[in-house]
Amino acid sequence: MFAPARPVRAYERVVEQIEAAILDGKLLPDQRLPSERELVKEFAVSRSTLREALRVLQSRGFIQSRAGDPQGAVVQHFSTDSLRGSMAALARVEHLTLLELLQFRVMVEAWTCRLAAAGRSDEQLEEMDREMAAMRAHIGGDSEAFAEADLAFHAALARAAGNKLLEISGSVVHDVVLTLVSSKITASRNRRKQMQESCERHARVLSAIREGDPAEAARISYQNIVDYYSVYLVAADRQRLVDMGAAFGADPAAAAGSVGS
Amino acid sequence: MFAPARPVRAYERVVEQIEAAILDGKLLPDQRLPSERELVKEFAVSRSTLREALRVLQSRGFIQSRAGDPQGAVVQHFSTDSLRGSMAALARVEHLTLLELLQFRVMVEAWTCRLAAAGRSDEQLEEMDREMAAMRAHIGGDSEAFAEADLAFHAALARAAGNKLLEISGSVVHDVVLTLVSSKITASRNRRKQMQESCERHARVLSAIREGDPAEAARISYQNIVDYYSVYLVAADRQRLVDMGAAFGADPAAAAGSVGS
DNA sequence: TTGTATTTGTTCGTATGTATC
DNA sequence: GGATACATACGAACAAATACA
Repeated sequence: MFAPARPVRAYERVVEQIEAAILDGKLLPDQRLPSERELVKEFAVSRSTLREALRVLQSRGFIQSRAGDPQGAVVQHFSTDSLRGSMAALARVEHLTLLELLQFRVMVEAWTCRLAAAGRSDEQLEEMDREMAAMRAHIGGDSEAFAEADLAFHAALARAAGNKLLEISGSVVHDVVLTLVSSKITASRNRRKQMQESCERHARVLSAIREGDPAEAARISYQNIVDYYSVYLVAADRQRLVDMGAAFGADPAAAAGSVGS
Repeated sequence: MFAPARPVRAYERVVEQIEAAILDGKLLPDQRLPSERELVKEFAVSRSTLREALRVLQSRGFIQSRAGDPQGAVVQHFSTDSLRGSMAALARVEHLTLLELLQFRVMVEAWTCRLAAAGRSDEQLEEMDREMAAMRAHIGGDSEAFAEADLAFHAALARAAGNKLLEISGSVVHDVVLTLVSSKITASRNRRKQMQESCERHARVLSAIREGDPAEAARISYQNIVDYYSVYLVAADRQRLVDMGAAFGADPAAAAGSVGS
């Protein structure tokens, strides 16, 4: 009959109200909040309490405040940063293995390719072509710029798939995998060759998408990940990644062979 | 040559240090932090600044503090709450459609079933049997208890798949879908029949897993989601969900037919 | 370019309710 | 129940940063 009456912290009620306003669209991105001193009056709390609330909102990515800004804090556009942070923490604390991350990435990218192959528009195809060309232009150049172009291509591909959740989760796990692997890379020998191979693979995926062949697009994207990352896996984990290929009709022998090369 | 000299907020350095200590395992779950007043001396900041830092850490799920506790804040076990929060915010702010969520869920659950069918141990099989029995025991009873048993089964299944990332993302998106759909459910007619059907479907998935048939397990889990949720989709979106079935060798006619029933 | 006013960042002191012994 | 140490909350003050005249 009665609800629990545990004390609700003052700062928490402030957070709830502002968060709800943003989530409900009553406060839009780039809009400004009133100054701290005005909010103090409005919420009838002390400045310290209000500031604790603003800090929490800031850490969740809802607002951003700068020292000395005569206007108040800025309502932020939605960002996946906090999602990335949570996921990165998950990877560290729960000790996610590289295999687990790669399995997830194979799953997401294969489905992204499938959906893109089935439903891409001509404009989206052109956009992917442009990003592909941009990647080619960076072959042999700065590896950071190449990685950026690679990311842009993946983003275009994800948009063509028409699923924002897929797009975001793909980019998040992409990041986490890279940070995990980058610590293991001693020296990237044959950078130029690697870039060329990467472009070639992306081109094959794009070709399958252009021809509207979901199964083939998924298979190639899977194969790309296996070829690129399986060297970082121990034998048992590598086998489990190769086993995923059955779902794509991949040739197990070819997968195993490419690892040895 | 020179690094940017933008001011780093005091509270941020406190957050970084404590967060790093937890992430590195120097501070373990259930351990206590020193009291605020001691931390004030250690970090050489004021009480307010320190409290802002603690609030941020609390909102990220790293610590939990209680008023009057003679000991300090408690380091929390890793929780997916902040991940859930970020994802729920994503669903609201980015206006994720039910189709997008269901596509994601189909993908995750199908792969979970695949991996479980390929790699489950006998103990894991027994555990899933137990959860299955628990679900059956709740047929016709409290629908909340049934939903809990359902969740427990999915968790056991995810553990059998051996991928924590799959397990967590599956449960998160499961939650988000339910909150999105629950607002549309006016009255759950035929609750008993729904529960029985749900059990039957779960049993078929479990059977395929027991027999080590990944493709069949994935196909059934896909079909279950289509049958259960497609009534909430508009025709165009429903078709796109049905189109996913091609990846599982599902019969398009059967999928379309079950919607009309 | 240089002040000046305003705002946020930070500190300190104090009062109050709470959990543990 | 009382004593003690704690987190919570408030308010005033100063320092640093920003925007604008």
